Amino acid sequence: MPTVRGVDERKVPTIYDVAAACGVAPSTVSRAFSRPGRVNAETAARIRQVAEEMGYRANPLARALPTGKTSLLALVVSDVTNPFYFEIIRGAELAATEADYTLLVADVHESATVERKALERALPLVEGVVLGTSRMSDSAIRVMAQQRPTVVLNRVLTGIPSVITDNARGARRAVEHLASLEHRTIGYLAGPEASWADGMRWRAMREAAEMLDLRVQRFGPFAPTLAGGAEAVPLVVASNVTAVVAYNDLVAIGLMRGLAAADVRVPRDVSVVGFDNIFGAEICSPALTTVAAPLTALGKYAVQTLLAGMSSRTPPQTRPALLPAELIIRDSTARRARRRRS
Amino acid sequence: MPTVRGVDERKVPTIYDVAAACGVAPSTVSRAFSRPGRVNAETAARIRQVAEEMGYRANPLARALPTGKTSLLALVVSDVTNPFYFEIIRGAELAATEADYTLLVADVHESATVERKALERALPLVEGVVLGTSRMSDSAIRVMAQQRPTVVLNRVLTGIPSVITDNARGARRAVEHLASLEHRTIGYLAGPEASWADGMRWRAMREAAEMLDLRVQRFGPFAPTLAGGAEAVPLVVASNVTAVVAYNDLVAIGLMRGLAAADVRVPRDVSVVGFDNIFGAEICSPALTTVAAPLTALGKYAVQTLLAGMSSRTPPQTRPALLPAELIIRDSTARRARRRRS
DNA sequence: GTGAAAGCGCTAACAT
DNA sequence: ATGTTAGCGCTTTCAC
Repeated sequence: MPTVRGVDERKVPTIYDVAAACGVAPSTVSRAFSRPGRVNAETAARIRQVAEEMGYRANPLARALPTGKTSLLALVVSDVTNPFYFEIIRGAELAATEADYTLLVADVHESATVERKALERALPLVEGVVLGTSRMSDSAIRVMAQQRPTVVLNRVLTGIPSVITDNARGARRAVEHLASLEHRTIGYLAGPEASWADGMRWRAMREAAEMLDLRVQRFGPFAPTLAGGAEAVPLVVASNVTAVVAYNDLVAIGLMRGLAAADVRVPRDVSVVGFDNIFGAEICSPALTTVAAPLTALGKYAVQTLLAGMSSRTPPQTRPALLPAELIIRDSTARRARRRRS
Repeated sequence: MPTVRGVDERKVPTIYDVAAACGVAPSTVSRAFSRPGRVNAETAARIRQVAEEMGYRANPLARALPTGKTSLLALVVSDVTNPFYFEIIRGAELAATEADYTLLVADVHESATVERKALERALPLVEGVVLGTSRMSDSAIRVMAQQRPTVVLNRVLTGIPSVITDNARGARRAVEHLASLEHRTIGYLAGPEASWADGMRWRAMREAAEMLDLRVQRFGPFAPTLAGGAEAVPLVVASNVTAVVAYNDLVAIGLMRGLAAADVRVPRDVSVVGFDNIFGAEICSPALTTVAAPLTALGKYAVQTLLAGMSSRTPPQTRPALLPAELIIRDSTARRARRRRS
């Protein structure tokens, strides 16, 4: 009788099959792969050869059970749909693959609850995790960090390795740029209260403004989305700022679109600068001046840091790694002009 | 002596610990969770209670080893960095989570080799895979489909379940729209040769054009990127088309930017329509008219189809699922005007 | 309804 | 250098 199932379920060869075919013990086969030094060179070669012919592949599950080595890393992002993460994921993936790890990307939809659930699900599977813009509390992060090696992105947490963008410097550059264009009073569109980066950006801006003798005004908080930026329109219009720095590019773009709809011209009437340089900052109109985050590098470096911490016996370096931001000047900023209205 | 390791490695309780604490056999604990019906209601309740108190969580690895149930699904995408996938990933993630599965996203950088490697790595771990815009050959896909339940996205493969966008209908709509704006000769910017969708779109366009008595001209192939669209600029300018349909939004946006640089106005001089309606189609300038793919639904439905095929004993439905596309009219298309040059 | 025991495929002592 | 044995934590017959 032919097999009942539609598809032939060819049995995957195990280490026992290879051992039998070679006339050696299973443990020898295992050694031939994991500890080639400790086995006769010829037997090892023969084993590999036979294994190859049989199409043997070690079952990663079976290997992971006794050793704990799953070769899996988790990257949790607050929202996969946010262009901010695209390059970060790519970078993380690159670094993981390079080290023979597979990356598990978990999307938590901006929810601390979902984040906790996803983590609970993924944690036993992975050897380490990088938290991208986590919405969890510091203490919750610390708790999970003692279950698995952890590195956090875009946030500083004493005792936990982290990699962040040097947004303070970026914010200063943005303010200097605006000052050089003769803007005297600039607005800041704040992001979510819980955002660590938001605090950094605002503080740096205020300090820079003070040094340059500018006035700054804070609006918000707004959701870190296009809609959030749109919401800011009436406030900006009603104020007397001639330039605004937004929490991120999405907010900046949302603002620009809303401004256009309200017949306020960018950069003629008001200059706009964003943060991050996501995909979209270049194609929007006018092209957005922005403080570019080293997205790919961020992802890559985060998993490299994680991997390093995992392999070393000593507690990992916990001083945050600061990656440089760069101000990219495009078309949304220009020399200050007379305001259209009082 | 305190523990040597910096972090307390609190041992995770196993089924044995719970069993001991309850005074029952390990198998009973197992049953209490997996087959609650077959165990005394009271004991079951007590076991769950104790397990809860001890913070017991079944080790997914250990569970997967004898059963093969890893609760992992793979989604392989040709390029995570492509906005086309954002919503697809989100949809797939949603459907997976809903069914208590975790999604493994693999990025293959537009390379068949990397794709094969990634698959080889992930396959033994997952219970099923959805292939998003695979770059592998049909036969390679068939081979892997007999190792694990598979569904393909944006491609039709007899014998393999697939879910695709009804781009033929979308392409027709686009042509009709252009015809209604009095365009008589329209161009098509082709995507990669290996793209199944490209063939569909081009064919449907040609047929629609014939019915409406329009002339169509094919340019390319181009890379499915902004750069690819930019490349097309001289060809389009040199031709006598008054409207162009691009393989996808990225190409369309690239084209529009190039056109702007060449001082050709969209839509005054030439109308442009894209495919997919990715993030960016709305924020670019002018906002892009495009054949919107049901991105989130695509991802969601693919996973649901996969899951359905996995659980049913009967061979899965292999007639491709056709999800509707919708023409979204924005600012990049307008009534035909006199060409600027002969 | 519950317990005992075998086994998933691999690794890691421990022997030889 | 190689074979033997005992698990890793869970599921699943098979008895009772």
